[in-house]
Amino acid sequence: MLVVHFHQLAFDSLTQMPRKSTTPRKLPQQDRSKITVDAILTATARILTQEGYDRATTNRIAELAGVSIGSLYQYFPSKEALITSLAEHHVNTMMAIIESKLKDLFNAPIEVVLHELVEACIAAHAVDPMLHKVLNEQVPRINNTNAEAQFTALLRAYLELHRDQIQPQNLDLTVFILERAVEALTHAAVIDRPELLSDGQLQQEITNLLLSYLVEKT
Amino acid sequence: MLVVHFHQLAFDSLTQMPRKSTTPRKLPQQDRSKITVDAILTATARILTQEGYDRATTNRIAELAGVSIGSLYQYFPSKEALITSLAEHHVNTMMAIIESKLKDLFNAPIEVVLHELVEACIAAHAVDPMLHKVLNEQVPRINNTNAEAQFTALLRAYLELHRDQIQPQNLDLTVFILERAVEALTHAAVIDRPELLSDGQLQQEITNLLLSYLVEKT
DNA sequence: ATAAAATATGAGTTATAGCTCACATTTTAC
DNA sequence: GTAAAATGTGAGCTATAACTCATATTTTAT
Repeated sequence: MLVVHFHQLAFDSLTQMPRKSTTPRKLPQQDRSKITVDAILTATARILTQEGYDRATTNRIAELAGVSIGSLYQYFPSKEALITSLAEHHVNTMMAIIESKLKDLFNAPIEVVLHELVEACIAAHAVDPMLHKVLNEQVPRINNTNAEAQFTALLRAYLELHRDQIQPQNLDLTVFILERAVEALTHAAVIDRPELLSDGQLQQEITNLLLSYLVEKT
Repeated sequence: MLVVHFHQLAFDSLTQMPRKSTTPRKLPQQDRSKITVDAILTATARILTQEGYDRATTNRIAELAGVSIGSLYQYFPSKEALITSLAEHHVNTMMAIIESKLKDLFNAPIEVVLHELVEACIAAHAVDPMLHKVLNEQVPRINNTNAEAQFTALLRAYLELHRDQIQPQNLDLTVFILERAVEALTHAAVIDRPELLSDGQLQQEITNLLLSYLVEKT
């Protein structure tokens, strides 16, 4: 079951004008309203993945959720707020998977950490590939989540701890490359070449890529 | 000056229904109409980059192009066709840069090819980073261009020729990883961390990443 | 029991963007 | 010169999707 997640005011990257509020009009208090909010988010995800972004009108979403359009706007001040809320929930779900898989590996050797990182990233992308695809294609990039920034910091700390065992010394660049490469390759595979993920081949290959870059080979 | 580029009928990935035609209503024949078409495409790019996707209405585009809305629809059957045309032109421009930089390196050593590949990719992304960003965020992924498929084949042929000098043996996977990694890292840098590209550091680092993966180190 | 608060409803308002079309102007062909 | 073809025009049509609001129902608190 989805859990609601509300976020803060943001600024449009082009106009620098504040976006219209994405905070909810009303916080659901009783159980029935929580069910309503959940039904709306679930319906949104379902329509996005099965009918496409163009069909995801607020009226259609309310219809599939089995609630009135008025109810939708009681909890989401705008369509953008609704989509953003769903997107954040999805990102948080993915990040939770990754963090739970890596949280106890701070003292593990590099080979293990990279192996787990790649595995975790692939697992995270398997949560709802179609939703992931649609959100990535249609939703203006979400400001780096807290969870993501936290993870970046954690990875950096790990690299600092193992600095003497890794080849590249500009950790800023290294973190950038590791994170982006594993994300992009996993993402591309999930979207365009899912067959590459069925056996473990691509996973192994991505791991090799990162490992050979990171560790010094005599 | 932009050069018009028309493309074929495609199918929507979700609904499997044929998309509305994206071929032009009329092919421009006289010089003045070619100027019109060019003005429309230029205005589109300008509005997308400077005012944002939401402001890129067909009426606004026609206004900035200095032509009537009727003229716009004389050459582009739909807004989608216009945007797609612009996107294709942009992709082709980028691919042309990459191909021209790599075309004579078929017999060059791997280190050189990778170095040039990364350099070319960064150069291609420098053509119009803001347009590139907007198109990537807002335009449903364009079907792999001919140019892109051709390039993939070329890269694969090169790897086959140098098979004995590279570590990974599944060339299908290797091509996938090389192409996607260099594209994704360059793209991410251009969009989110342009400062990383000012000196050659990131370029060198990406090259190292690919090189250490590809070539066997004693 | 009942008042107040929370939640639900959906017909209707509003805005706007894509697009048409009847007509005007310019160019080309002969 | 003139007919036909190419090109240009822009007021306005149409569709639709986001969102409102007056009203109804349900739940909670006392």
